[in-house]
Amino acid sequence: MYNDIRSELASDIITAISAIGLNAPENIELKPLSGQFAGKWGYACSVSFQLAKQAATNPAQLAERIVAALPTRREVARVEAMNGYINVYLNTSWFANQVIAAVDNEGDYYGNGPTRNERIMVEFSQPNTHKAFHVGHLRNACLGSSVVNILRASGFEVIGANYIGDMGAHVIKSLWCYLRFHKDEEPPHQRGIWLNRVYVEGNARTEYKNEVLALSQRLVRDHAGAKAAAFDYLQEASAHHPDASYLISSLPSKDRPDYGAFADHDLLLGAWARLGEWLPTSDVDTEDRAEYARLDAHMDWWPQVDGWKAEQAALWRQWEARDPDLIALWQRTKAWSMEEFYRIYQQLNVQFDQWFFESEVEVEGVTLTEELIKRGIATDERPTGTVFVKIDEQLRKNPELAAKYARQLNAKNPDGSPKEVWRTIVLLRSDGTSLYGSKDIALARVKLADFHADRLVYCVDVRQSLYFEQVFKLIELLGFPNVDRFTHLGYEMVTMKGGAMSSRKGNVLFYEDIAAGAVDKALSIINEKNPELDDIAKRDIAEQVAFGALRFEMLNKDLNKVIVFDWDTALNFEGQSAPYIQYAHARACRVLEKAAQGERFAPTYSTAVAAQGEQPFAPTYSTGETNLTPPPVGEAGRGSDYDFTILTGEETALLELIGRYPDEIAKAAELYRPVNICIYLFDLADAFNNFYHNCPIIKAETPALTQARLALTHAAKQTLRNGLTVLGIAAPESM
RNA sequence: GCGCCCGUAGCUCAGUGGAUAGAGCAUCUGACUUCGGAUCAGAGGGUCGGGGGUUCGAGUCCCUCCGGGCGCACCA
Repeated sequence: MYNDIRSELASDIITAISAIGLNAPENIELKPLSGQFAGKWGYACSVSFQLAKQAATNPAQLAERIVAALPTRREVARVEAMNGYINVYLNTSWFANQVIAAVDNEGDYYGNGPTRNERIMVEFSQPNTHKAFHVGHLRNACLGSSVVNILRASGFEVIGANYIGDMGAHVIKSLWCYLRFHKDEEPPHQRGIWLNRVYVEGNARTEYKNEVLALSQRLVRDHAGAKAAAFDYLQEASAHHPDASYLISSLPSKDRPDYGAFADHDLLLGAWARLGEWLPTSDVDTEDRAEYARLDAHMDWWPQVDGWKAEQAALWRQWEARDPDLIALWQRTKAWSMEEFYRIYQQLNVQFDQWFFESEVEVEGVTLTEELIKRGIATDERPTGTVFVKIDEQLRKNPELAAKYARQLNAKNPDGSPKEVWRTIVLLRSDGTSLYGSKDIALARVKLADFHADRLVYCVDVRQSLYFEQVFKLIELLGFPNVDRFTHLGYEMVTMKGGAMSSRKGNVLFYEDIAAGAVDKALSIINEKNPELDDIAKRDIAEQVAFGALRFEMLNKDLNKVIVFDWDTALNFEGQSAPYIQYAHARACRVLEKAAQGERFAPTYSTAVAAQGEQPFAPTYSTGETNLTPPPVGEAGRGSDYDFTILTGEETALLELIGRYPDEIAKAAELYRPVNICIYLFDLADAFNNFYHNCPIIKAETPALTQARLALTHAAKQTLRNGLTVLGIAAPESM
C-alpha cells in the first residue's frame, strides 16, 4: 500500500549511510512535513544530527552527502538537504491517486487495519440501577464505546461489555426507602429518575448522623469561632460525660470521629446547637450555612437512624435468603432504571455485545473468596471482622510473584520499614455479604474462561486505580492466565464549574438535563438556519448534532485531564466541535449532490459494502487481502487516474490528511486514545473547509479538474464519515 | 505520611527527543453580484509553574522545589 513508502525510504537512507562508510542506526524515523512546510507532502529525517560526530562533520554537510547517495524512486519528486535535515517530497500526483483509490475501494472500511488474532473484552459504562446517570457516566460511555470502535477498526476482535451495578448497598437503601416511605407512589413515566430521588432520600436518612458529624467537624476545623462555641459546650459537659473528651480530641483532627468510640451520641447535639447559635455571627460560606439549615430541619431523623439501619440489615438478610417478595420488588424497580439506560445508550449511539450484572457474580464471588481463605491467601475474621487480603504479604509468600515484583516489594520508607504498595483489599463484610472486589474476581474468571478473552480492558475512572491494581494482583495470586494483559483504562473525572460534583451539595449534573439542553440549542440553530425543513427532520438532525457535540466534548481531551463541565463550552457548536466536522461533511455531500444533478460527475465510488448493513468495523468483517488492497494505479483502477499533476497547497494538505487516516486509527488503538481521532478529524475538516473555500469544484477551470476535485471531495467526505462513526458521532448529510 | 495525575496564550486544549511552540473560544478588523457564513482570512496575545541535569538538540527524558486534583479497610 502507499503507506509502505515510509519504510522503503527509511531503508534507502540506511543503505545510503552505509554507502558513505558510516554505521547506520537500526531504524530511522521519518516524520511528516509540517509547520513551515504546510501544504507540502513528504517526510523529514533528522538522522544527520545523530551521526555528525561519528562522521566528524556537521549535520548540514552530512545531510547533503546522504542525499547525494540516495537512489531515485518514481514515488519521490525531490529530495533536499536543508539545515541538516533530509526532506523527501513525494510525487504528489501519484500519491493522490493512490489515496483516492484506497478510499474509493474500501469505502466505509477505509482506515481499518488487518485482522489481528486477539480477542479483547472492554468493560465500560458500569451504571448503578436505582441511581441516576450523570455526567461522569457520560464520559465513561463515550470513551468506552469509542475505544471499542477504534480497536475493532484496528483489526481486533472486541467484545464490548457492560457491568450493571444492580445489587449492593445503594439498592438496599433505595428499596428500604421505597418500602418505608414511598410504597405504590411511582409515577407513570421517568420512573428511573424518580427512583434516584428515592435512593437519595434513603441515603440521606441513613447517613444523617454521619453528615451531622462531618459538618460539625468541618466547621470546628476551619473556624476558630466554631471551635470555641462547640468546645464551650463540650468542656461544660465533660464534668458528667466521660465521652466529651473523645469529641474534644477528635473533632479538630484530620480523621473522621467514630460513633463507635463514644456511647452517648446525643452528646454531639449539644455542640450542634451551640454551632447553630454561633453560625449567624460567622463568616461561614453560604453552602455550609445551607447545609446546616438542611440538616437541622431534619433533627427528627436523629433518634431514628439506628433503627433504620437495623431495618436495612434485615433487608440484606431477606435478600440473602432470596425472599420472593423482595426479589420481585427488586426486579420491578431495576427494570425502571434499565429502561432509562437503554434509552440513553440509544441516544448516545452506544452498543454492548455483552451485559453482566453484579447480582449474577455475587455467589461465585463468595465461592472464590472461600477458596482464597482455604489457600491461606485471604484472612477470615468473621463475624467480628472482615475477609481481607494483605496483598504485599501474599505476594512475598509466592516465590514466583515475589521475584516478579521484587522492585516494588523491596521499596523502603525513609525510616527503613518496607513500603506497603498494594495495601489491603476487603472482599466480604463482617456479616458475610460480598463487596465489589469479590465480584470482580468472579467476573474476571467468567471473562477469561467463558469468553476466552486474551486481553481485558476496564474503562473506569482513575480514582479506582489502586483498587484495580489490587484486583489484578489477586487474580494473579489465584493463578489466572493473561494477567499481564489486563489494563485499567483510567480517566479523570468530570467536575462542574463550582468544584467537584457532590450529591451533598446538590451540584450533580444529570445526563437528562445535559441532553435536553443540547437538543434545545441545536433545534434553535436549525430553526434559524434551515427553517424550511419539516419538524421530523429538524428533530432528527438536532439530535445528531446535539449528541454528537456532547460525545465530542467528552472525547476531545486526553484521559488524564479533568473535564470541567461548562454549558457555554459544551453547547458551543463552532470551532473545535462535532458540528464543525459534521458541517464539513454536509457541505461535501451537497457539492457531490449538485454535481450529480449537473451530470458533470458520475460518481464512481461504491457504497455496496456499506449497503449490506454491517457495521464497518464489526467483528464479522473479514479482511482478506483482496478487499483491502486497492488496484494498481492506471491498471483498471476504478476512479484512480485523475489529473492531480497540479495541486494547490489546500488540495495537498487535504490529500495528505486523508492518506494518514489508517495510521491515526492504528495509533489511537495502540494507545487507547480517542482524543487522537478527535484532533485528527478537526484537522481534516479544517483542511476540507480550506480546500472548499479556495478551490472551485463544480466550476473549476476544466472538466478534468472538476472530476479530480469531486473525487477528492468524495474521499474527504468518506474519511470524515468513517472517523465520526468510530467516535460514535452521526454524519448527517445536511444540517 | 505514602502513592498516582495535572501545570503550555485571558480561558479550554494539541504538541509521544528535532527546524520559527500550534489550534479553538474570547477581543478587534475584514470576506468575491460564483459550490451552505455552524465557514474563511488577518491582528494582538508565550521567560511552556521555578531551578538544576542528560543530549548535537528538551514543552517532551531525569532530579528537585512550588501550586492544584485524586486515592490509601468493610462505598463502588
